[in-house]
Amino acid sequence: MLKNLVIVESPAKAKTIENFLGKDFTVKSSLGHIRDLSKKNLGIDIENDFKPKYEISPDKVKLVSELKKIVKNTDTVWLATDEDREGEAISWHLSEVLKLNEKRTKRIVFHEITKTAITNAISNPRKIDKNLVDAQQARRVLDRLVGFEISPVLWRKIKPSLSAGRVQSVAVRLIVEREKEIKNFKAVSSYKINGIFKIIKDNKTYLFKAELSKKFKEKNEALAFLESCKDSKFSVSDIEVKKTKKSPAPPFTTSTLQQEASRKLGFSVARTMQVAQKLYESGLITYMRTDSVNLSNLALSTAAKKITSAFGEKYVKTRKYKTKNTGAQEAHEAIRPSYIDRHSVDGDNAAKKLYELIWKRTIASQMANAEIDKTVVSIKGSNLKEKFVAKGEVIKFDGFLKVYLESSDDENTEEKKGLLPPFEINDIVFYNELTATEKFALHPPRYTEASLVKKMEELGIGRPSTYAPTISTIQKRGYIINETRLGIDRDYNYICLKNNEISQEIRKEKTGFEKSKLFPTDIGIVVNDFLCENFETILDYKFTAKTEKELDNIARGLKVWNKMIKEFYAPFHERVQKTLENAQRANGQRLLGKDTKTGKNIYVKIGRFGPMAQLGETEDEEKPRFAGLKKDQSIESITLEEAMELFKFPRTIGKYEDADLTVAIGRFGPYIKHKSLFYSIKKDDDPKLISQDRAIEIIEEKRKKDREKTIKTFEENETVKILNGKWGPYVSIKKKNYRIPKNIDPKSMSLNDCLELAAKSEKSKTKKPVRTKKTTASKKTTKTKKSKIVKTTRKKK
DNA sequence: CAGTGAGCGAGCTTCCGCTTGACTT
Repeated sequence: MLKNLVIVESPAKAKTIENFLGKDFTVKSSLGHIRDLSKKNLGIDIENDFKPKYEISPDKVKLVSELKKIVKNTDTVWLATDEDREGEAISWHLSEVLKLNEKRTKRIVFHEITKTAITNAISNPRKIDKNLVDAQQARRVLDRLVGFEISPVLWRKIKPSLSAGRVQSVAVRLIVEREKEIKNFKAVSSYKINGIFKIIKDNKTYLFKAELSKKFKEKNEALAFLESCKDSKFSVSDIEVKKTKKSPAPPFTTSTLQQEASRKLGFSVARTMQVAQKLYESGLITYMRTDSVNLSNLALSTAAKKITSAFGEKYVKTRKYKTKNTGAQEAHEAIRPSYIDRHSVDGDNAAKKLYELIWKRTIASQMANAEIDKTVVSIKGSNLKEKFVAKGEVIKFDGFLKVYLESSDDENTEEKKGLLPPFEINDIVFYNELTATEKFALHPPRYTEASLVKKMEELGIGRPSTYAPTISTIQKRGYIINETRLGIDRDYNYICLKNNEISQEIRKEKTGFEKSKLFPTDIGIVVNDFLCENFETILDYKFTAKTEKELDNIARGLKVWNKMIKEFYAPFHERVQKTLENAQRANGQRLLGKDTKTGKNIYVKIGRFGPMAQLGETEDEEKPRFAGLKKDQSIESITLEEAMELFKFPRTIGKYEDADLTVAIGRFGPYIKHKSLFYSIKKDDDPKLISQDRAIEIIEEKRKKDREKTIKTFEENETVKILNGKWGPYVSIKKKNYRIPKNIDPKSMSLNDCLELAAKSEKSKTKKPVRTKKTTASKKTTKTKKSKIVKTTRKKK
């Protein structure tokens, strides 16, 4: 008989805790949620007060039965899942599924993995907070209703397999709207006046930079200003010295770690999480999915000691941070090194760099403010109304700057300010060179993955565990794309006054260069516009925040969860119905103009398989021709000429082995078709110009590669092949592939061996037949629903 | 991956949050 079983969420946590608790305690982990709403249909019984239909998640079946066995022979079960809405729900699901006896079950919580925190938790057990669990159920049910009712609307009205949800749709909206802002942005220019001045002090000459406090809108004004500088006498009119302080940034949360790793190390958010997960599993850092900036007392005192020994006592300033984010649930600590004295770790480069970043940020957060003297010196000119301003900075005490400074998202970071010469009021100065540079205003910046996460966190949408997956989902659906785009050259005016002479020139600068930024796709734009028009409340940036308030009320026992859902669902479901009945098919269609050859209209729009061009009318007897857009083309920007090019395919370019050679552009780019086989055209070949000879070359190349790939074929049965692939040799039969075990030599295999291998691996895959029964039953209901919808839409037409 | 753009039409797609491996043929 086991005395105590403790269940936590994460296996890495389980290991650590087991060490703290000693022999009488066994610690297991649930690996997150063990149950979820049924995937079939909605998984919610709407008629029956929205009763959720829970099922053990397929990947947890084994784990649950194992836990059941252990529980049978255990005195006391301690539910030690995280102290937040989801954690409370996991404990409740565990107690339901494992049929835990209330008297022998205790709920405990801790926010940090330290021995004191855990022993403290053990001596202060409580019961499961059913109100908090209900808040989670409401959250879960609402998300399912939103996702599973709106997505099918998109399948009908736009394109199959699309998706919508409380979080992802708002994330897409942010990107689409930012792109619209940028499109409407007019880059007005103004003239900025910079000067290099000279001062002679104690027989020493100093040069310094200063900038005019005013910008000029027109070139003429800038010219006139420089003209008036010619005979001006310059002198120091004002000196201002300010003592300022700079504080360190708080310790990392998931969101800020993703941002800094992106800015300082160039990691994608997914990469950051992968590397952090490894560090966590090796026990090097605390939990990496957190919204808390809190550090344990143990961490605070270790940090203070470390800073004292490394830099001295005056560099220590112990700080307790509090999160400003209202949506935070703070079940964990901030992300910090497990052992703060440990400056660096072994492992790959990425792990080392990320660990160092976390170490520095944690240490810096416990260090003294930096003290900086800022000097502002004004320079007046005898003929001038406006003054030049020179700025300087002197770091009096570096404090936390000794280890770490947070980066900024702003791309045009301020120039580094240095030391200024020893000025006194009324000192005479001379200009060396004065310039007027035409500067174009910058459009609002496009989001990077990390800055999108920052924005999502501000809006309270998504959680630390979902930021990275959400970004990958909206890319997988084809709503947005992460791209680097090269800029173009732009001319700007440059005027220079030197040696009393004004010269003008036109210079070039790069504009529009975007490195790893998020752009909406055509489909993303069409889906977003459709959702904003028809589901305004869900797409509202405040929707999640409003929902959170209601969930809070449920958690505090002020509201019953399914009542809240009912109030939401009635108008929502009506909206879904109305949209299905009334909304037009959305395809983002744009008329480009008339085809010069046929005189027919050319349109671009979203088709079943993505953006396409259409030549002719759908209503015409002679059906229109279609052509998919190329990858770098978009409905928004494609021109009539570019669209006409697309209809030049497929074209026959010659013959080879008595069969036609045709060139066409397909879903995966341009290709050559020959004897019903396909050969991709290489990037540097132009499909419009490609010759017969080159096409034959490509075909032969591909044939050679295929030969090299083939290990063995059988004359008796040509569908069976033994091939060499990325992961080693495998058997290919029609379209199915089967791996060859390592102990078998592929060359020695007979046809029979291959067929046997295939039969064996087919057998081992038998997991799904249980499901088919139920799905056939559910098919009927969905079918009738669909046919109803079809009828209503047809009536409207 | 597969080179399409529909209506005789099967059956499927989809949400958000918690957690890790397993394993690609």
